[in-house]
Amino acid sequence: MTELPKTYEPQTIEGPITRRWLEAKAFHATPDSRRQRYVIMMPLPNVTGALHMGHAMDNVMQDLLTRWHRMQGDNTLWMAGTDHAGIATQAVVEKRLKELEGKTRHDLGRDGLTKRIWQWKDQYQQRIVRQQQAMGCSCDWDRARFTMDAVCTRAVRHAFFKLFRDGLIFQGYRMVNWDCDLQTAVADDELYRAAVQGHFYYLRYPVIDPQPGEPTQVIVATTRPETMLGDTAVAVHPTPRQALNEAIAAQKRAIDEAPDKERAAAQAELDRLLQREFEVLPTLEKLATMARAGRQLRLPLQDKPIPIILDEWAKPDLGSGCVKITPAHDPNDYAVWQRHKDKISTVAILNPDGTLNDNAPPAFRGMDRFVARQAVLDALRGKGLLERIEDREIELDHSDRSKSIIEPLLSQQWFVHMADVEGGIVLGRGTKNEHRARGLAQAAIDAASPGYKSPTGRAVAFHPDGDRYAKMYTSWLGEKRDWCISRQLWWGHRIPVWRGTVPRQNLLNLEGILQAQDERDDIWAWVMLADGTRLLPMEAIARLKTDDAMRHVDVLVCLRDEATESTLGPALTAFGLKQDPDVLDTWFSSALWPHSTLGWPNPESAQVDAGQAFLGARNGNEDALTYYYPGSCLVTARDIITLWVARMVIAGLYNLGDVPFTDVFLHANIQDGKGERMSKSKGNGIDPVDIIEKYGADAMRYVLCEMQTGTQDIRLPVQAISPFTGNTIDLATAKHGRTIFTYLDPESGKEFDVLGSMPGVPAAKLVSERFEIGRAFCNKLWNAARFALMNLEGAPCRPLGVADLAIEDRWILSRLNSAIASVHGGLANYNPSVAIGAAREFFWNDLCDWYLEMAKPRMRDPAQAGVAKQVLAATLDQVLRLLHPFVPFISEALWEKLAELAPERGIDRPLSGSAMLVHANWPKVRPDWQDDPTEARVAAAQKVVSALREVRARYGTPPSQRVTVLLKGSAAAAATLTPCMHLITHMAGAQTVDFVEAATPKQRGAAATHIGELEAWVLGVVDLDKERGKLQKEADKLRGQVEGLDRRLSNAGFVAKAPAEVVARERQNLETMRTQLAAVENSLRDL
RNA sequence: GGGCGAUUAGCUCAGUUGGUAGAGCACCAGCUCGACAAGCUGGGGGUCACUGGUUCGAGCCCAGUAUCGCCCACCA
Repeated sequence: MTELPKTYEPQTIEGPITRRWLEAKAFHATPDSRRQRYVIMMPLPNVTGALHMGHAMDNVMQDLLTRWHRMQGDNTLWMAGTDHAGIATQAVVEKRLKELEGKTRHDLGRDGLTKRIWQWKDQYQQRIVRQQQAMGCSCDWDRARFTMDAVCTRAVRHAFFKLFRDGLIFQGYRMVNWDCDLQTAVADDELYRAAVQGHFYYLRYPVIDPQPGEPTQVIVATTRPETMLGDTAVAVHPTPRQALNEAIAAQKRAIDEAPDKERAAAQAELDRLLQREFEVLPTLEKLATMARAGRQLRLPLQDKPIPIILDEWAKPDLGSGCVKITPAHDPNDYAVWQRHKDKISTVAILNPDGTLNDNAPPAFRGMDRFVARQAVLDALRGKGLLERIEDREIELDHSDRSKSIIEPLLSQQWFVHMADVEGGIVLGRGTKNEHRARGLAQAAIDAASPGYKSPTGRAVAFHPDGDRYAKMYTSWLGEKRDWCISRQLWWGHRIPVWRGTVPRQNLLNLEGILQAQDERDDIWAWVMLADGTRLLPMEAIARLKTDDAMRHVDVLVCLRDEATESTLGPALTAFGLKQDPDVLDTWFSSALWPHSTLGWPNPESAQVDAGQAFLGARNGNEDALTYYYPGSCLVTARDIITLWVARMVIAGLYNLGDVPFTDVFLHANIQDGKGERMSKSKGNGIDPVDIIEKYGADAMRYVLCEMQTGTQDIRLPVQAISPFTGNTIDLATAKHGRTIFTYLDPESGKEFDVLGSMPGVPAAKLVSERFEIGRAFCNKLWNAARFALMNLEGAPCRPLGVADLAIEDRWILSRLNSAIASVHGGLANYNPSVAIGAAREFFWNDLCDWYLEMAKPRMRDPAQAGVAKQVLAATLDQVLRLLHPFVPFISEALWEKLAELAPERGIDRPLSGSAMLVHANWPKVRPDWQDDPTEARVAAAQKVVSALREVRARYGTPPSQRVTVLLKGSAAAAATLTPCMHLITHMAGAQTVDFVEAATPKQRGAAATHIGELEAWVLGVVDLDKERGKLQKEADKLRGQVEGLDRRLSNAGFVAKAPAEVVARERQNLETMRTQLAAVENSLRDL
C-alpha cells in the first residue's frame, strides 16, 4: 500500500471521492420492496445567489440525517432543487440590467426579461449544485427539480385549478404592500422596518359654512401630506369625552403600576391628557355634533366637500383628535371606509410606479410621491392651511428587495381562502386518504396538534423544543388570514386564468365553451356578479335569461393544462377575456415541493429532463409519488415555519390528504461575532467554499455539527483573510475603511472590501478560526488511521472469544458499545452536537489516548500482535462507520485504505463489508461487548496513571526516564488493579509498579501522590521543599472539603429530609476524604 | 405595545428528574518517546447577569430587575 502523508490534505481526497460517489450514483434512490424509507425534501435555495454558511448548516444537517438513515438500510431519498424565488430573482436581474446596460425591464419586454432570468438561473443553479457537492451533500442529483421546470409547473397549474374549482381561490380588492420600484405587491414577510427621519405635518381643513360658535377649520395630522389628495372624510370619535376619560383612567392605573423610574414619564403623559380635556375636547365634541348634523369640510387643493364622520378609530388622546381618512392608501383608513361605505368613497391617487395619477389635481399629476409631498406642502402653505411641522422619526416599511419605501395601496389581488368554510372542505379528493376539514388553515393546525392522526396515522412534530415551535406554528395559522398569492411580476408561474367583464350577449355566446366544464375536468369558470356573488356559469346564464337588469358580468376561466391554452385561449380572447398578467407568489410553488417533485398529480406522465430518473412505476415497484410520499423530515431554520412549513402542510393535506412529513428539525441560525445574523448583504457572510478550501469540507461539517446543540442561535466570530498579507483579521475589532463594508488591514493600513462591491478595492475572503477545530479533528483521525494501517498488515480475522481478548481489548469494545449507543441516541434526539461529541470522545480520548498507546507494545510482540491487530481493525471499522455521516470524505478515503489491508474485520464474526462506506451498515449496539467490571478496573488504572504522570510533570522527569513506583491500598483496591499492572507500568513510563504492605521510611520520603484511599510513591525524583509545598496544599484542600461535608452531615435538616441514598453517599465521601487526609498528613510527617 | 427566548471560564457553548459546575478553543509549564506540534503530558482559570423567595440543599423551581436577540402588532 502507498504510504499516507503525515498531514491530512483534504484537497487531495475530496475531489476524487466526490467523483467516485457521483460516478457510482451512490446517492440515487429508487422505489423498491423495502418498507422502511426515509425522505428529506431540501429547503430550496433561491437562485438569487450563492450559498452562505446558513445554507451550509441546513445542508449539512440534512446530509447528516440522510447518510445516517441510508446506512441504517432505509430506502433514503434526499430531494434536491432550487427555487425560482420570483421577486428576489427578478429584482437582482433587473438591478444588473440597469447597472450594466442602463435598461429597464420594459426595454426588454416580458419574454426578453424572463429569458435573461433563465440565463441567470442556469448560472447560479450550477454554482449552487457545485457548492453542495463540495460540502458532500448526498442528494439524489438525478431527481433534482426546479420550481419552474415542467414537472413542477404542471403541479402548480393542477393545484391552482383544484383550489379554483373548489372556490378556495378568489380575487378581491385589498390593501397590499406596494413596492413602487418593482411595481408589485409584496408579502408582509418581504418587508423590513426602518426608522426614517421625517416630519409630522398639521393641516387645516376649512369647515363649509361654519355656524356661529363652530370652529372654522379642523386640524389633522399626517406624516404623508400628499395622501390628503385622496382624502374622502375626516373622522372624529363619536363620544370623545367618554373616550378621553377612559384614556385618562387607564393612564392613572398605569401610573399606579409603573415602576419608580417610569413614573415621572407616566405622570407627564397623564398631565398631557388632562390638559387635552379643555384644550381639545370642546372642539371634538362640537365636531361630533357637527358630524351628526351631516356637516362637511372643504378638502383643500381638490376643492371638494368631504364629510365629517364618526368613528372610534379617531382617538381623542392623539394628534389633533381628528384623523383624515384616505381609504385607498392607509390600512386603518381602509378599515374605516369599510364601516362607512354608504357615506364615503375611496379615491386612489397613486400610479403603480409611485407617481400621482389623474385623480390628483392637474398640477400634481405625474409627480413622484415624494416630489408631490413638497408640492402639496407648498400649495397648502400658500393658502395658509399648513398649521405647523414637527420633526419626527418614523418607522416605515421598506421592501426587502428594492429597499424602497412601501406604499399601502388598494389593488386587485388573488387570494387563497384560509379560514373555515361553511360545510367544510375536502382534503385529498379522489385519493385513498380523502377526508374532510373545516378549512385549510384549521387542517394544518390540527396536523400538529396533540392526538392528531392523519388517515395513514401520521402527525407533524417539531424538534427540538417541540412545544415551543408548535405554538408558534399554530398561533400564526390561527389567524387564518387569506394568503395573497398574486404578484405583479414577470418571473414566475403565470396565473392560468382568463378574465374579463363580459356584456350580457357575450356571456350567452360563451355558453358553448362554459358548458364544457360539465364534461371535461380541465376547465372551470366562475361568473362574478357586481355584488360579489359567485355563480357557476350555467346558474349565471339561467339568471341572465330572466333578469334583464344584468347588463354585464365578470367571467373568470381557469385552464388547467398548458396544452389547452392554444386551443381554448383564442376563443376566450375572442370574447374579450384576457389572461391575468400576474404571476403566483413563489411560496405557492414551494408549498407543493414535497409532492410536485415526485410527479404529482401523475408520476407516470411527468416530463422529467433528459437523464433524470423516471417517476412512474417500474419493475413491479411503486411510482415515486406513491413510494416516497409522505416524506420523513423537514430540516430548516425556525423563521421558515410560518412561511413555508405551514404552507407545505396545507398543500400536502389538500392535494393528497396526508401531511408532507412527520418531523420538522429546526436548527440554529448562524450569527457573526457581534451577534448579528449572517448574510451576504451585511458583509459578514462566509462562503462555505472559502472554508472548504482553507480547512476542508469535513472540518466545516464537523464544526457545524458540533455547534448544533439546540435551537439557540450560534455565534461564529468572523475573520477576513487580508488580500495584502494573507493574515487573518478579526472583523469584530478591525477598523472600518470608507464604508461599513470596508476595513483597514492593521499591518499595511490598506483598505479592503468584504462585500466585493467596491471597484478598485481588493476583496477579502471571510473565514472563521472556529473551523480549525474540525481540521485538527480530521488530522487526528488521519494519523490514528495512519498508525493503524502501519500496523495492520496481515491482520487476521478469526472468531475471538472473551478469553482470547486482553483486558484492554475488552475495555475498548465495551467503550465502543457505549459510543455507538450515544452517537445513535444523539442523532435520534436531533442533537448532532451530542452525537459528534460522543464519537469524538470515544475516538480521541479512549481509542487514541489510551487504547492505541496500550496496544503499542503488543504490536511488537508476535505472540500478541494478532489479537491486537484484529481488535484494532474492527474498532477502526466501527469508528469510520460512526463518523461517516459527520465527516464523509475522510472516512470514505480511510475506509478504502482499511479494506486494502484488512479486507475482513470483526471480533467474534466478520462485520458486514461494503465497497463504499456510504453504503456500509450503521454500527449496531453490542450489549455483549458491554463490560462494566472491566471498565471500572481500567478507569481505576487510568486514575493511577494520571496521578503518576502528575508527579512526573511536577519534577520534570523526562519521558524516557523509567521510574520505580510503589502502591499501597486496601486488598480490594489491589485486586481491582492487579490485572492492569502492565498497563499502568507502560502508560506511566515506569520501570516497575508494585503493591507494598507498608513503605519503608526511606521510600516514604519519595514523591507521594494520593488517589482516593490509594497511596503511591515515585522513587528517586523527590525535591523535599517542592514536595512539602504540594502536600501542604493538598492537605489544606482536603481539610476544607472534609469540613464542608462535616457541616452538611451535622445539619439535622439534611440528614432528616434528604433522600437516604444521598446521605449515605455523602457519608461515604466523608469517610474516603478523611482516610486520604490522614494519608497526606502522614506523608507530610515522613518528610 | 404583546409574546417567546437567552445571560455559565478570556472565546464558543454543554449542563437530562434540584445533590458541591463541564467540554473544545485560548492561556501557562514541560515534551521531537516509533501515528499525529493541526500533536502529547500536566496545570491555572467560574459570586452560573443581578435582587429576593421556596428548599436540608438552587446554575436548575418561583417573583422581580437589567442587558441582548427573535416573532407578532393599525397609533394619524
